[in-house]
Amino acid sequence: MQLNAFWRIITLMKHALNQKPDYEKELRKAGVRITRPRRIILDILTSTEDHPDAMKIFHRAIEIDDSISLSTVYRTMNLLEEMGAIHRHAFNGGPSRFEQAHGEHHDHLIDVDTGDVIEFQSDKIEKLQEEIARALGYDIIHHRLELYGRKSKRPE
Amino acid sequence: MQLNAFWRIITLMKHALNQKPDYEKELRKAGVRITRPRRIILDILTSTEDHPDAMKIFHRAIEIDDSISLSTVYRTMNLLEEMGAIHRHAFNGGPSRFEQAHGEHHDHLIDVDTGDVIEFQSDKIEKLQEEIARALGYDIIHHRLELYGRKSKRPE
DNA sequence: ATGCAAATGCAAATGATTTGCAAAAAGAAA
DNA sequence: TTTCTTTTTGCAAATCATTTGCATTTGCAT
Repeated sequence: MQLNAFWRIITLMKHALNQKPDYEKELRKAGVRITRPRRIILDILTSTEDHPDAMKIFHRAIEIDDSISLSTVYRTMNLLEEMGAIHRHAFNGGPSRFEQAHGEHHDHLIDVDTGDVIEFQSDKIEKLQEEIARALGYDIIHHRLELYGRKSKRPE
Repeated sequence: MQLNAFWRIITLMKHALNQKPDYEKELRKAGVRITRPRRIILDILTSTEDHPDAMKIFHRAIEIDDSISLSTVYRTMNLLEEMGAIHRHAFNGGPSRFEQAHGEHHDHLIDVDTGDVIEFQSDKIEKLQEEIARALGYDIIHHRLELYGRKSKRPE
C-alpha cells in the first residue's frame, strides 16, 4: 500500500483494516426496517471491493434469494444513499455504480479498458480545490474527481 | 477576469476573446455535410455561455426552424462530439450537457442551486493528477473534476 | 440541372430507473 | 406468539433520456 505526504491509495485500506461498520444496527436506530432483501444487499455492498451497478447487485442478490426484485434493489440503493451508507457514481455517464461509504473521502481512477476502479486521495488537490472555490465565492458541497486511464506500457 | 500562477477562470475568456472557430469550414473539410439543422445547432452552441442539454438545444432550435427534430439534435451532438467540436458532461448523473470545445481544457464548478457553471483551470491540480496516475501505473486518457458548490454567505 | 449517398423526421425501440398497487412481512403491542 | 398497523415487496406498467429503422428529403459533387 502506497503512502506519502501528497496522496495515498484508499482501495485496499478498507479491507486491510477490515472496516465493516454495522450498518444494520445503525439503520435500525434510524428507524429503518431491516428486511431480508435489505440485509442481503447490505452484505453484498460491504463485502465487495468493486463498484457494482444496480444490475450487478441484483444478480448477486438473486443468487442468495431469487425472489428479490430489481425494483427493490433500486429502492434500497436510494434509501442507503439517503442514509449516507453508500455513495453513488456515474462514471462516464453510464449507469449508477455504488460503493459502501466507508469513512475516508476519496477520488477515483477508472481503468477505461476494464472498468476497474482504484481509489486514492490527495490532500494537496483537496486544498487547491478549496482555494479555487473560495476565490470564486463558493463553498464546496461536494466534488468529484475522476481520472480515466489506461495501464502504462512501461510502469515505473 | 482572474489570473494567477495556480489557476484561472476560463468561462468568460472565450467570449471576451470572441473565439468563434469556423466549425462549418472545419467540418466540411472533414467531409461532414453542413445541413440546415446542423448549421442552426452549431450557431446555438457557439453563441451561448451556458451548458445546455439536448432538450434545451432542441427548444432553441425549433424557435429558428420548427421542423428540426429531437433525434437530429441527439445525432448532431454525437457527431460533433466525435469530431471534437463539443464536449459532453453528465453533471450529477443528470442528462448530458454540452459545450463548444474551445481550445483550453478546463474543469467545472457547478452552482448546486442554479445549475450555473463556472469554468476554471489549474495547472497545479493537473500536475498532481498526472503524478498520481503515473505512480499507480496509468496514463490518463481524460479526467473530470467537478466542484459542486453554493455561493458563500460572505464572499471575500 | 441531376443523381446518389448521406441526413432527416417520425414513430417505435431501448436501457436505466421509478412508480402504483395489492399482497406479504416487520416490528410494536398485547 | 398472536395480533395489528405500517412499511416494504414483487410485479407490471410508466417515465426519462437516448437511440434506431425506415421511407423521404436534401446536400453537394458531377
